[in-house]
Amino acid sequence: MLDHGTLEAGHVNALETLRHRMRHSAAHVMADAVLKLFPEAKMGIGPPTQDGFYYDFEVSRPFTPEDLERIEALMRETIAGNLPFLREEIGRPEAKSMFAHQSYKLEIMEGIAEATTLSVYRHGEFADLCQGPHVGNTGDIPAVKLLSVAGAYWRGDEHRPMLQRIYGTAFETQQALDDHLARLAEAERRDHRTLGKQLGLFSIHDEIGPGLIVWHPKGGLVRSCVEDYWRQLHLRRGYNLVYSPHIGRAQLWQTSGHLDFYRESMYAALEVDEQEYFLKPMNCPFHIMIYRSSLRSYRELPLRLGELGTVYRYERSGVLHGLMRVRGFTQDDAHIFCRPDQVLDEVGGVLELTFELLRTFGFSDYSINLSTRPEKYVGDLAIWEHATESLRQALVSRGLPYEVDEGGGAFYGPKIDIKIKDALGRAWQCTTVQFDFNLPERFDLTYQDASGGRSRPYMVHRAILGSLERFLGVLIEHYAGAFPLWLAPVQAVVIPIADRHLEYAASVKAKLQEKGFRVEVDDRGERMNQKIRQAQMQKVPYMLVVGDAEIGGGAVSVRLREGQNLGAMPLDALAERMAGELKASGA
RNA sequence: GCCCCUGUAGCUCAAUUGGCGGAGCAGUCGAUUUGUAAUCGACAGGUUAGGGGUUCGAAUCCCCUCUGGGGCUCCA
Repeated sequence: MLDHGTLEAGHVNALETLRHRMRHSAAHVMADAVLKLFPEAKMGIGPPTQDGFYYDFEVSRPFTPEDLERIEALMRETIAGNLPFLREEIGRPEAKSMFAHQSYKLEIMEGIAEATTLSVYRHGEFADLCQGPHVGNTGDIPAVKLLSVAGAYWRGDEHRPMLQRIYGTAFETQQALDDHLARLAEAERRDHRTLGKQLGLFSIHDEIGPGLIVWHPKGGLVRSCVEDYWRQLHLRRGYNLVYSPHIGRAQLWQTSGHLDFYRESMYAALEVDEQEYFLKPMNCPFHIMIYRSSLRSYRELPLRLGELGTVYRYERSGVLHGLMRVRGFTQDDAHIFCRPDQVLDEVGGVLELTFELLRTFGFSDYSINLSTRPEKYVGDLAIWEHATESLRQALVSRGLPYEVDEGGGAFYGPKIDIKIKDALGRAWQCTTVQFDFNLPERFDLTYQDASGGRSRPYMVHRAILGSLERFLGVLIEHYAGAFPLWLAPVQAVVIPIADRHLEYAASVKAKLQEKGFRVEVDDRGERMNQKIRQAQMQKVPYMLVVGDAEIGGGAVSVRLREGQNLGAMPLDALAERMAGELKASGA
């Protein structure tokens, strides 16, 4: 098992290395083509990426789709020419004169230590400052395609010039490229924004404002199923469910530090009775007030306060994206207040809760990040150490693989982030478990310890789904809109064949509804085929055809959205089957 | 916020490049009563995102604002 895994990893790495080189080389070939067509272009950087490559250029006008075609055509010529990639080490003075007109390259050189030998890679007439490595010849880029153009700041800094970035991808075979393009098309087909419209789940309106979601009855149903499950799971895991308001006084946000450090993400103050109030960007201060509402004993810790809390954050207009990035969203938030000796168990409990929940939704692919203390931080070193070790141990003791992001923690504490991958392998950050050494200090949180003294509790901030909006966006794409039975807004559609079957159809609906199922009757004056098509497109799990044959035996003819026709079965048998399916889902 | 692209009926898209804004689906009405992915017909549906400008004439060209999209930066 282990050997097999290692072997596989080896293959994967070899392929990744090959693609990495090939794409890096493709970026050079592209830059070559761009310089031929736009001799004045200044080159930025052109690295390979996860799925392809890009190269940034400063040009007098942005690239058009037609430019991309011309560039791609020139690239094909270069590739057909099968020119060798040649590495050459050069001295600094030479390099400086070689790239005298390439100011960005000169800037890159300045960033490279004097002791480092500079190298350039050439193919044909083209040369680029580059460490390599590359493929042997331009012909070793079997399949390449340019995809898009976008603006990108030089060095990612919004105060520096904006360059024009061309994205492309390259693969070892045309087939692999086609497969990749097919994956992109599949991703588009599953886009939650498209499915949200088609399935009537949610919408966003000019009249309401960007980044603000309204959930329609069907989307609302899915969401409430998720919420109901979330609540019962949290109650089962010893959480207390609380509610808090959407606004709070300026003083609260002053104490929490949000007004000093988070203001650019907060909306302008509201004036109420000559007092300033702010719309909440986070739930923590409210939960803290609940903690502070009484003197806490070490005996009542850990105290876990959970809330589906809706927060509002100002997000720059360019970053909004469907349900994934919005301005008003509901966090499945909780704050755990505990003693030092409870930290490890609490973190472990959060992880177990997380994986139980992710399993229920069918996510088995995820990546975990442990982020440690940054340069600037608050709190004692010893406490940071303890907290970070607890996070690490909780992961290790469960055999969970993780990557360490050294110094990637927040200034107020270390954290674990979990990104879940959807059916197409795209990663979305949802879960976050963060220690907070700042707020307990600011709000002077204490508990009476066993020795009669006052101690400061640890505070852990955690969200499992992250935000309901984002999570539902991920879910929609994960299931491609075909929700499992327990989440399906309409679990069954009864399809009467002719008007004379309407009465029986209504009784089928009533009986199933009686048992708690969500059922509709398609009573339009349409043909059965049309009704089936409609239910099929709405991704309804069960289609129940009723006609003369069924009425006699108190039966329904069952068709699944996967296409199988199960034939006639007694209504009770169907109800049993559906109930069994619900039970098996674990929700 | 920045760069580029975009906005036409509820939805998906046309409109010969400046010359009377159409179609399919959805909707309403009528006919049909059908056995596992689209029955037929009629009707209705629009200040072409909003505002300004050029022109005899603007969906089309120009300017401003707003939305949406692909990125950059940032993030649940």
